[in-house]
Amino acid sequence: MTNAEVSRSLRELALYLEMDGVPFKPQAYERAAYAIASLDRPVSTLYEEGGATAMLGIPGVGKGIANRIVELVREGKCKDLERYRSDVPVDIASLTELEGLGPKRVMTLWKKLGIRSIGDLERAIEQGRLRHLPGFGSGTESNLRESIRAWRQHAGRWPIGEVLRLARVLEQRLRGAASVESASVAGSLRRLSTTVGDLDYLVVTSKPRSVMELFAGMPEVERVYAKGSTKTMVRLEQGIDADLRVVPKESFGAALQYFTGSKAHNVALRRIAISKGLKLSEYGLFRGDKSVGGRTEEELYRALGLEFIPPELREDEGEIEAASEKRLPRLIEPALLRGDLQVHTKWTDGRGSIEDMALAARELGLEYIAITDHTRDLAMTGGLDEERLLKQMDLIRETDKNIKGIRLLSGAEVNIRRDGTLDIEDEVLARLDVVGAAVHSHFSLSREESTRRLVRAMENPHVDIIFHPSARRLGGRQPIDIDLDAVFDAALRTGTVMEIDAQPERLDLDPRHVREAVRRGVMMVISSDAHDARELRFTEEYGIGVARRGWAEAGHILNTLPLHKLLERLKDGRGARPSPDRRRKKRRRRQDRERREA
DNA sequence: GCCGTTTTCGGCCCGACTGTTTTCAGTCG
Repeated sequence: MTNAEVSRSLRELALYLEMDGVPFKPQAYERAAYAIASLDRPVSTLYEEGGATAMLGIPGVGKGIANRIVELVREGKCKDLERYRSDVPVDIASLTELEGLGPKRVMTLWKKLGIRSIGDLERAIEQGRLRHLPGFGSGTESNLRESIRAWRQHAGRWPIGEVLRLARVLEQRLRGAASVESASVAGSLRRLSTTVGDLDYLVVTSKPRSVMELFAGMPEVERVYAKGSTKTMVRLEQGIDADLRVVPKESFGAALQYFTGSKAHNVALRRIAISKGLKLSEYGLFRGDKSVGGRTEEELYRALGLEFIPPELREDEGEIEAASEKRLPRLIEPALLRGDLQVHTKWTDGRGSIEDMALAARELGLEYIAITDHTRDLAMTGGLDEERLLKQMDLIRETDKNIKGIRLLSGAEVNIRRDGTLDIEDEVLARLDVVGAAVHSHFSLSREESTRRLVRAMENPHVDIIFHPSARRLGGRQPIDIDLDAVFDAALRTGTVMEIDAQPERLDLDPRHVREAVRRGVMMVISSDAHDARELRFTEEYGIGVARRGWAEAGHILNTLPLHKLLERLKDGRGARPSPDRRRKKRRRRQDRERREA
């Protein structure tokens, strides 16, 4: 069983327990399910290596749940879950995905009407059978009808790239409204999560009614679910839901913190509050009835004895411990990026000329960019062969001379073939300033094959960077299956850099992998993969967020360096040989070591 | 069922909204 399957089973158990009205266990199972889903390694491997004891190392897993996991891994099923499924044979996981339907009502629907699936529910609603059930009514019936429609249209979450700009537009509109004192987007969007479930807004205002009217009446609003004095919920035309809350001025920080989440982070903060004899809610931090913080987030974290934790880190994955020990990372900032090492032009599938891209990059304040068009194998894009690549290199040099204020590097996005070889001759690669290599085909090779393929490409002495290492497309293509450990080993051994590709449908490396790279000391770059001038902004809009969620500091990201330093750190060309100075130092260190050992 | 710098027992995050019923359960975030 994969981690996802184990996690799903535990989550299903949690739902059944909740349906039964069992106290506390559901949250315990939920927490364990979450922990399993976020594991880096297969839980089956952990079990093979360390048996049931190894399960206890997973946060939220104790003896009871460890046994369930072992059962799932060994048998592919577990007795408790099977029993629940035969007692109450309903698709509880899907049904509870519907807005307005939880485990208790699922139980009622099953008992009274024999409803087992969303399809059953839909038929019962059409026949008008729900409105006669205890606790249900015609209002509930029509709400559930709408929920099913929405669920069918968009099950799941949105890639951040599909909603970020819309979210910012609404935020600006709220900020600009006459009676609004402050306004902010919160939720997973503020944490710059890779995917977003809905949009959450908070405002401080003296005229709640009029702000609610404004929000519910926006042209983007398709439907109003609820409109109260403190909360309004709407669905936007695009299909995503948006919530607006009005909060008291003195609670804005506490509310912003609370609604930014994540849930796990909030739960952990509340525990800390309790341990200090305080009570934390979205209204503030209280000792008895007295507020001791909540006007701003900074004040709130300080009152809890913590450094301010940037939203991107709020996942309860070590940030709270780090904040209490004053060792949070100094996260990278957009202004620190000096260059962009993946830029496309009209020479292949881009829409701007070399000059267009250079001027736009200079406008953004960048000091250098590398032109990295596709190569031969990507015939679809008009991929360049050796001859055209050399020709382009000449033009890049010439353009570089003519445009002041930005340096142009010659490069390429070379294709990695199925066997790990490249589609451009080494002699030509050697003449480029920057060589990126990337996977564009054969996405479903075995883990061994995919890993070997990437490692072989990294072993090429001319390959500086692996572009979009997992080749995933959010909401589309799954990542290729690689042994990340082995790939990072190879990166360290060969001095190959990993890219954080900021195209919103890629975001690749994933933040989780960035964090691992940071831990291992693997160097990265953040690039836009821009195909026209406007896309150069992707690095600051999305790429920085990915890096920050991965705990990256400027020192982990090579394109924060000035050009000459950057080139020193790349594999060949001007960076291939350590400078004489570095060689001397290295020799001295070796001699010191030998003397000590002698 | 999990967890421990007050605890190996006794806690476990907290409040708003809806629909329904008329004082509250269920759901959500």
